[in-house]
This record gives sequence, C-alpha cells and structure tokens, in this order.
Amino acid sequence: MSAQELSKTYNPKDVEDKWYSYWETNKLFHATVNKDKTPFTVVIPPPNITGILTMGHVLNNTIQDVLVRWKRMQGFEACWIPGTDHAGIATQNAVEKSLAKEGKNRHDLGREKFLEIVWQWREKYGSTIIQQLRKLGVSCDWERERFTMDEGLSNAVKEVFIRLFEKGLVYRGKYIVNWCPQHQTALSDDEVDHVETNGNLYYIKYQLADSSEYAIIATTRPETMLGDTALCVHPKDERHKHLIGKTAILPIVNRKLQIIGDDYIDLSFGTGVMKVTPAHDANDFLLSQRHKLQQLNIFDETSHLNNSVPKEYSGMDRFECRAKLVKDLEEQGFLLKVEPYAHNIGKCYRCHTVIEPWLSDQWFVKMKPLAEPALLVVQQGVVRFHPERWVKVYEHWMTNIRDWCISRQIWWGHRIPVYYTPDGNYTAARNEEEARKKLGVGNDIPIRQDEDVLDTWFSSWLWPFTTLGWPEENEDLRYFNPTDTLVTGPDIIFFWVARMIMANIEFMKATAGKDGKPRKHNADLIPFRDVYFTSIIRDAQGRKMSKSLGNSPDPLDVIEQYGADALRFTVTYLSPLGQDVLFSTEKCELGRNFANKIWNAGRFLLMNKKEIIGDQNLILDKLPTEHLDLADRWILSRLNQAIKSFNNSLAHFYIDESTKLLYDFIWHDFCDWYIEIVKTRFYGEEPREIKAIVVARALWIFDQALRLLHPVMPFISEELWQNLAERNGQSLMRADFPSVNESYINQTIETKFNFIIKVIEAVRNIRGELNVTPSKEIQIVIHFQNKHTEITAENIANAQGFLNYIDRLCRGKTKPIWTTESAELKKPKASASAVVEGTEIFVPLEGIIDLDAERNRLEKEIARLQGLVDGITRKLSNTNFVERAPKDVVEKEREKQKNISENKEKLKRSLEQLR
RNA sequence: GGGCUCUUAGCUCAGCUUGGUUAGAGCGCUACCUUGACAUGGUAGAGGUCAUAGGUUCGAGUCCUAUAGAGCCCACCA
Repeated sequence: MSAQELSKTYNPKDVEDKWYSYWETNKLFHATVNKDKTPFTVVIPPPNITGILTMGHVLNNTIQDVLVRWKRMQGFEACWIPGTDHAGIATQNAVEKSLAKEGKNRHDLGREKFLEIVWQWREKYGSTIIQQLRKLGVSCDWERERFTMDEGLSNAVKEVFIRLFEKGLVYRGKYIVNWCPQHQTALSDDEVDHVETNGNLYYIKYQLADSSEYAIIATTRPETMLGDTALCVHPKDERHKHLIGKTAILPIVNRKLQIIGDDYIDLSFGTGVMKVTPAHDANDFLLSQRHKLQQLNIFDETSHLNNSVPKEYSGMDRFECRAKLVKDLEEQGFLLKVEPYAHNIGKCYRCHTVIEPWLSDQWFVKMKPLAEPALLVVQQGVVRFHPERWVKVYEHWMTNIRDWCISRQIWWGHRIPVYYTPDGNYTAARNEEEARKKLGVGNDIPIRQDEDVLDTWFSSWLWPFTTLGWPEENEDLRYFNPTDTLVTGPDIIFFWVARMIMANIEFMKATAGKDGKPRKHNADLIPFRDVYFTSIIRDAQGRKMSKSLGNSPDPLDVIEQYGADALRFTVTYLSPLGQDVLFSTEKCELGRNFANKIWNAGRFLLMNKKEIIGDQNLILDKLPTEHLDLADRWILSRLNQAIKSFNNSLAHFYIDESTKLLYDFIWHDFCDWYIEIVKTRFYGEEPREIKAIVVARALWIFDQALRLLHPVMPFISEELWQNLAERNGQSLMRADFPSVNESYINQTIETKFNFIIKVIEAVRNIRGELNVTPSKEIQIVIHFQNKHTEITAENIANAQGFLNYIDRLCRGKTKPIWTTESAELKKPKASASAVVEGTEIFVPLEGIIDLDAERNRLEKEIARLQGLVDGITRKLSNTNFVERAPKDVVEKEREKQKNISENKEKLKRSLEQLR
C-alpha cells in the first residue's frame, strides 16, 4: 500500500500477519555466533505442551520481546531461544482423560503403546501454544526451538543424572513422600498445596498394658492409627514422662505399642501424647528412624487399606475407613470426644486430591552441596533479582533446603537411567550395555531398567545450557551462555529459577567460557544475570487468572478485537515492577486508541509530505537542521529526553514506566503540540522549500519515535516506518535504535516553550470557562513582560509566527495582537484576563462576555493564588525554616512568593475594572 | 508461627529509590467542539484531610515505629 492510501483508522489485521511472516521468512529473528557483537540471550520459560496461551504468557512473553527487540536494535546479537516443556503429569493427565472417554486406561494399553499415543498427541497439540505466541509478535529464534524430551535434551538429562549419581548427589531411598493417590505418583514438596480445611480432632483412648491407666491421643486422621507402632511423649512432661518405656495397646487391632520419649513433642498441643505412624507421616517417620521403630505401611498406591490391617478394613478407601473406624471406636468406648478443628491439608497441585504421606522407594537429589554456591551468587548480586525483595525469599528457601524427590511413578517423561540386577544391585548408565559393564553381569543375566520417570523440572533446570547443545561443547554454548535476562513468574522461583542456578553452576564448571578457557568465575557459571519476576495477572475481582478458574480472557480473542500491539502496549503499561495487575479485556482500548493516534499522526505527515514535496520517497537518513524554530528545538529536546529515559527505565526493568514515556512523548508532546504547530507552518506563508524542510524534519522525528516504539508495538511501527520513506528492503526490527544526542536536551528551551503552552492554555481556559464558542472570533491582547519578548523575537521565525501559534492553537477563531512591557497598555474595557508569569492576557469581550462569570472566574483564581501565597508566607515566617533549610530552597520560596503575589495583584486590578 | 506486599480522585493505578514545584495519568463524569490526521478525536472543567496514630526533620504522600484493613509466600501443630 502506498503511503497516501493509509486508511482513516488503524486496522491491525491488515498488517500483523504480513509483517510476522516477513520477519520470519527473512530470518530476522535468527541469531548466530558473532564475535563482533555482544550477545544478548534470553531463554523462554518453556510453556507446557498441554498449554494454551493465557494472559500470564502474554505478559511474560511481551516483556521478553520488548527486551530482546530493544537490545537487537541497539546492536546486540539478540538471541531468544524458544521451546516447550513435556510437562509430565499434566500431559499424561490430558492424554489419560481423553483415553477415558473411549473407556480405556493406560494399563490396558501398556507402557509402549501408551507412550506412542502421547507422542502422537504431542505432535497434534504440542505446538498450539507456540503458534499462538507468534500472533503476539514474539521475535524468538524459531530455528533454535527445543523440546524437553527431544533427543538432545534427553541425552543431557541422562548425562546429568549419571554424573550426579556418580558424585553421590543422586541417591535412592525409602522415604515418606507426598503421594497423590489420583495420579499414583510421588510429588515433590513444592507440588503440594496446603489448603486450610475444616476437619475434626478425634480424641482416642489407648489402654496401657497390664494397667488400668490409659493415654489419650488426639488425631485428625484416625484411620492412620492402624499403622501406629508407638506412642510418644515429651521426656520433660510431668504429666506423662512416667509412661516412657511402658506399653500401650492399640485399640481395635490390639497391637502392643511401646511408649517412647522425644522432645519433638509440642507440650502445648492436644493431650501431650502423640501416636506414631512412621509410614504415613513425615515427622513420625523421622521419629521412627531415631528410635528404630517398625514402619508399617497400611495403604496401597490408591490409598485403599492393604492387608496389614484387620480384614474388616482392608480394601476400604481411606475416608470410608475413617468413618467406619470412628463408629467402631465409639461403639467400643475408645472415642472420648470429637472437636471441630481447622487445619491445613496437603493437596495435589494438579488434581487437588488429598495427599497421603506414603512410604516408598524414591530417587532424590542431595541439595545442600548444590544450593550453597547458588545461594552465594544471588547474595553477592552476581545474579540480580527484580524486584529485589525476592532475594529474601530465595535465601530462606535455600538455607532450609531439603532433598529433592525426583522420581515420578508415571510413564511420560525421562525414564530413570538406572539398571537393576535380579539380586538388587543397581547402577546408573547411559544404556543397557554400559550398565552390564558397570554391574559386571553378562548377557545371560536379565537386568531391568527402573520403571519410574524423572520429575519434569529435572529437565527444565538444565534449560539455559541444554538448549544450546550441552553436553556437546560448541560455539553457541560458549557464546550465548550465561544468558542475560530470565523473565518468569515468582511462583516458580523454587521449582525452576533456584534449580537452574544450581545446575548451571554445577555443570558449566567443566565447560569452556567465552574466552575458550574453563569457566572459573561465578559470573561465567551463572545461567543468567538478571531475573525479572513478572506481575501476577488478576481479574477484575482480584482473583489470579488461571486455567482452572477459567477467568482468563483468551488472548487470541483480545488480539482479534484490539490487535496484538494494543494488547502488548496495554499489559506492559499496566505492569509495575513487583505489583499485581488487574486486567480486563476492555482495558485494551487504551492500547488500541494509542495505536490509532500514532497511525493518524503518520497519515497526517504523509498527506502533507505529498502535498508539499510530491510522490517521490524521502530517505530520512539525517535530521534536517535548517530553519529550526523554538518548537523544533523543543521537540528535539523532548525526543532525546524520551530516548534517554526509555533506555534508563528498561535497564532498570521499569517496563510500565518506559511504556508511559512512549505514550506521553508521542501523544502529548508530538501530536498535541508539535504537529499542531507544524500545521501553522504547513498552512502558513513560508516558501515551499522551507515547508519541505519542515515536513522532512517532522517525518525524521516521527521515524525516531517509531524506532523507539518498535520494541513495544512492533507491527504498527514497522508498517508506518516502511511507508514513511525509502527503506531499500531494510526492516525496522533490524534498524538502529535511536541514540541520545545530549546537546539537544535543553532546559532553557523547554522553559521557554512551556511559557507559550501556558499562554495558549490561559486563552483556552477563558474560552472554555466563559463559554465562548470556537466559531466566535475573539481578540487577544498579550502584554509581554520583557523577559518574555525574547522568546518571540529570537526563537520563532518572527513575531507573526508566534501569533500564528496562538491563533492556531487556541482552538477557535482569534485575532491576537501583542504589546511589550515598555509600550503603553491600552487595556480593553470589558475583558477577560489572565496572567502567565507576569505577562498579562486580555480578551476583550464587550457585548459577548458574561461579566458575572468572568468576575467569578477571577475571584476563584485570586483565592487560589492567595491560598498559595499564605502557605509560602507561613513557611517563610518560620525562622527555623529560613535558618536551617538550604539557601536555594529558601530563595526559591521567596521568588515564588513574589511571582504569585504579583500575578494575584494583576488579576485583582482586572477584577476592579469589572466592578 | 516466620516473612513479604499493598492502602493516593468514583474506578484502576503512577509518584516514595534520592524528603522541598500548585500531588499526576487512563477510564468514568460535566460543558463545549465534527476546525483541512484522528469522535478509537479535540478543548476546558469538577473530583484527593495521600488508611489511622505517633516519631524523625526547618519541612513528610515520600523516611522510621505502631495500629487497622486487604492480599501473597514459607513452615507447620499430631
């Protein structure tokens, strides 16, 4: 489309897909090792293959894209590595659900067939979210797209497991794990949500053997008593310490329980006597290890009672069993009382089934040795968190870290590379052959691989280096790792961020860095320098937007309705560092309106370019500096200030601030003032050659603004930029980001221009307040103070030029004239008036003015100024202030007092004349 | 129990890092305007004891302490 045919409103649909495929087919997203450039690398938090795009992804990926596009334009070798996560439990869930619809389950199919189906499922749906991300305009290097279960990453996972195993950092053990009976797998501590729930506290009588005495215990899970193997009291508890060493009889079961003493007991809770159920409570398990107690497992993997309990209970569901047991205890006189009791219950973070602590064989990573260096790099600021407060949270977790349960009893995932001989020996190996070698067994003896798979995070914690080819050592890895910025949600700080820091440090030690030498310094071992924790997006009611609540608008609908740029702009505008964001679809009107404003600014300039210069394309390679007037100098000052502030805000991750800067500069400075003033020159009397310079300059400044805008709104900026001038096949996304020219930043110019703004606003105010319609022509008499005459004389082409500004910008027909301080002032009789920094403005309105309204207006203004003067006077009469405050502050107050008083007096005189 | 965050206009939020302009924006509201980019627009206006109470200071929306309310995270009580 040629420039002159721009439509009246901006239509995102006409341009978004067009430019995205242009960028992609021309490989503009692709990054390669380039020794002449500094790399800027970002790895995407890999979305789940089960996922669809949510507002959370929109925010997260927009921020990444803003950073990546900004750096790319600044001349960095910007590389954004995309990919997806296999999401073990989530994906297996999704597939099992769809199988269930056909009445099948995974056990009917068997492992191999089931995995085949999951892979098919992944082929079909696994790239949905990746396609959706493209709609948002993300500039990922798609040639580098990875998947946590692709061949390379799977090998890396194996390699890591084996190395950790050989170092003794991976071990197998019987431990209490969080067992989800729904998924029939262990979960890590982080995968358990604690939900406050109203339950009951049951008080149960345990008879002592050979005695009439009994102990009372309190429990919220009475069914677990079937697995009790001891009672426990505090050794210093006067009430109960005599019980230590005695034996109690477990009700119903009649098992003998020894009574032990341990200071784990909380004296203030319950009865002071605790039942010990080693196989079904984490703390009891620890007790049982200390006291060498029997660990009796009473549940199967579905949390039904197994046959180690009396047969009337075996086979029952745990909650059925609880009900029956409570009834039986009551009937047999063991139940003393039941109290309502609110407590936290652990639930599966995926299916919300109540977690059952369960004793089983699992694999763990020993975390302490990995955590120590990872804690240090954050404390020392080698890795920086934004906002910083997450450092404390991180510290707390890292110093109290527990071993990581990494085995999962599901099928979809990286199978644990451990092989067992029939007699129970085992080792970690890359394949069966290697395993036989390590185990020293021949082909005649069958060995089997562990059935379990690894936690999903066991592949994602390697993401910053496996995506670059590790364990293979290559140029990419040396060049792009450590990466620069990670953008992610604070909810996965432990799942993912902390573990990536650990893994990168651990495994990059043996890898060469940028200089080709082994990495030694922390700065080369970390996975990323900066971590930006995004806001949590909430709905209008303040609820977190989530798939399960279904309260997240579909971003694709939002894009359809408002455009991707509008969505990008709006979410970044709304996201202050470290605070939550309330989002609703309608808020995207903000972004849409802004896009339309920009569009029309471009349209206007191009229309005038055609009018003045004609059809030939401009080059816009440099700023035309001829015939600069005050407004030109002012907008150049504002532009350079905007560039400077934008860079500064982004460097500090104040994303919302940088977006607001763009908005204010383009809408208010450029459109509201500069374009309006440029109009006076387009339609004025200046020769065509000068007008040509003026329009070319306006276009050059707009070109700069589009470059500035591009990281946030890539589509509209590219479309307009291409229309603006001859580009010879270059794309804006690879164009130079504007650099700051300090010499244009000029406070004096801005002050002078602000005076003009104030004069114009004063006249507009008179018109508005006195209800003088724009069609009514008014005369304006401006009585300049000397200090202001120079503004018109020196900085605007001529005095007529200044009056043209006034005429044009006062939004209505005007006939401005001016006098100077030294000239005799012929104050019109019935007139409205205003004072701007001492310069008086009169609007003679005899016959049309509502004198009462004007008196009212003046009285109000005088009262306001009086209030200000009073405040300052009070301050200045405080001797403490005058003596102790810095001199310049006091001087400023004096100056202020003087100026405001003078203005007030002038208005008072005008008011007198109206009486 | 430990930690963190928030409370500013009718609504949603900036401003606090580094104390000193007449405390800002968007939406909404009121009035006027379809003027040769844009009504997804323009101009003007109304609207705020900056949660409360103390403290530091010449001076506090901004710094400190406490309180109240809202929310989040971690740990966990059998």
